[in-house]
Amino acid sequence: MATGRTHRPATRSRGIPEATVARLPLYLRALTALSERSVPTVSSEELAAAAGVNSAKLRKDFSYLGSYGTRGVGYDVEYLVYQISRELGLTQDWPVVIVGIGNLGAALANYGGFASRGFRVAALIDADPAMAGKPVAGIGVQHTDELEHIIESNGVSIGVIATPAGAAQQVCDRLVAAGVTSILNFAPTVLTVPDGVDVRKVDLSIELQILAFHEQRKAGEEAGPDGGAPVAATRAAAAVAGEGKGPDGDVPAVMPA
Amino acid sequence: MATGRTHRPATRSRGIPEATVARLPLYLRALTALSERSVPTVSSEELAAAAGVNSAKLRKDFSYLGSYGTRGVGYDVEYLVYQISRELGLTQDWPVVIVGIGNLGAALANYGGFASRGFRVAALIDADPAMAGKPVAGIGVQHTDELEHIIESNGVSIGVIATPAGAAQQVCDRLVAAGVTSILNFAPTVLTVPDGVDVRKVDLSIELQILAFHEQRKAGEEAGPDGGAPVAATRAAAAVAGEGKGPDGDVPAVMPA
DNA sequence: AGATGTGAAGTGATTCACAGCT
DNA sequence: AGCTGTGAATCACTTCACATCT
Repeated sequence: MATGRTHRPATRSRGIPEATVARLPLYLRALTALSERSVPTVSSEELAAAAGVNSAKLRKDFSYLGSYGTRGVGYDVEYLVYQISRELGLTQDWPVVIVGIGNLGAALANYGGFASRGFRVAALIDADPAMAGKPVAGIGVQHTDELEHIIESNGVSIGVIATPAGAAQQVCDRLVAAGVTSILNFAPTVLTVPDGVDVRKVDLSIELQILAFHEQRKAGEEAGPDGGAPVAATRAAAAVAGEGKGPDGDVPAVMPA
Repeated sequence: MATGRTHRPATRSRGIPEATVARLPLYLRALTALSERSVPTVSSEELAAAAGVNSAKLRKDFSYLGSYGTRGVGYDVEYLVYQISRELGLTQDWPVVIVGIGNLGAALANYGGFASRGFRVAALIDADPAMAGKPVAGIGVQHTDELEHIIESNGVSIGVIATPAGAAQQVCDRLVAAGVTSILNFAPTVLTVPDGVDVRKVDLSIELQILAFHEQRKAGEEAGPDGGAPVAATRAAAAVAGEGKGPDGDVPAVMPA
């Protein structure tokens, strides 16, 4: 789930399980909410409920970070916020570039959660010359030609790809060549990257398909053990699953004014 | 990662592992691409490469669906597309509603991958009366007042929440009350739902934070085993992790009593 | 020969349950 | 008395390796 080709051998002594890392942001968010309400301490039980996990898991997760709690009392909210932030690397701020300023790219640029969590949108990049100079989320869009220059002069190591699928690998290659080592990919394609580069993928249609699977199963259960196979046209299925006929793939390239 | 409160005991005989279900859409996409190029058959090795997994895993995954391959030959592309589509429930089309037509909601509405994969956007819903009637992606936005009516008259069972965090739980409750049993949540909040309702979450800032963690570790390894602890201001950390003071800041209060 | 399908072994994550600290 | 921190047990997923079939 995590990356395309990572093979982190977990040789490092500081081996925090991947599953734990994936939950730290969840805890951080819950803790931040408590912090804003000036709650001084919290028990594993309470925090777990707020984060949507069970308390044993939470305690085990925290045990990988160290012993930051107080027995009989709980965890100091502020201290824990700091420790998790540090662990996640959020005490520095990360410049990110977003490539592909269509609907989705614009949504990402406007997403408030970035700025407030240690990330800074260093640049918005799009291949369409007509987009160049247009302000999106208060930042002028730059042309793809500038990509390498932007990456290097800003020391960007994290890139977000929100281009159509057909352009994604090419953009990815350029990002990596320019020095980016972590990529968040919204395009519905498998990206190939060299060792040492992390890729995480977010795919809207995959999430929906997983929901559909469970939804179908619910319906099937009502009707009895045999899910009442919808026989239907074998041929239809290929069409159902088919990509749009668009020039290249899914993600819409343009954005309305 | 899957759901908020699912507890599917996998009692059903047809127990396909969750991890396998999560990969089926990946295989389906790769197969669809092959199908469009009129490739008749594919080996586990080839398909695995196209989907970005290893071949043993793929074969094991397929073994849960049945024996759809031919030894010595491989898998029939069209047939497999059909089988996976059916397994995922994509041979019927699912009406979905999208609630919250901001940047992200609009991006989702325009996302071509829905229509082509068994999903149909039945309605776009927003709380802002000024949005009502405006066409987004060719569909007129409807006001939240219509929510229950829309759900019921269209038989919608899948809802997408793209509202600000503060509104998400309330929207979720209404969706569920009206009959929605699967929710894809883009708001950065933990949703509480009754048993039998599935929730999947997509959270942009969480994905970035996970990348930041790995990115930091890469940087740390160059510099030596001890990541050079940045002592710094303990106070600063709370700010770093804190929500922006924006109009409707992300994280709402903790659990209601 | 060449590929699938699958028991068995291995690895990783979750849950249990309780010892140990405050 | 209460809550953390953690070994041990359990469960889930992955990988191996090879018997089996075309």
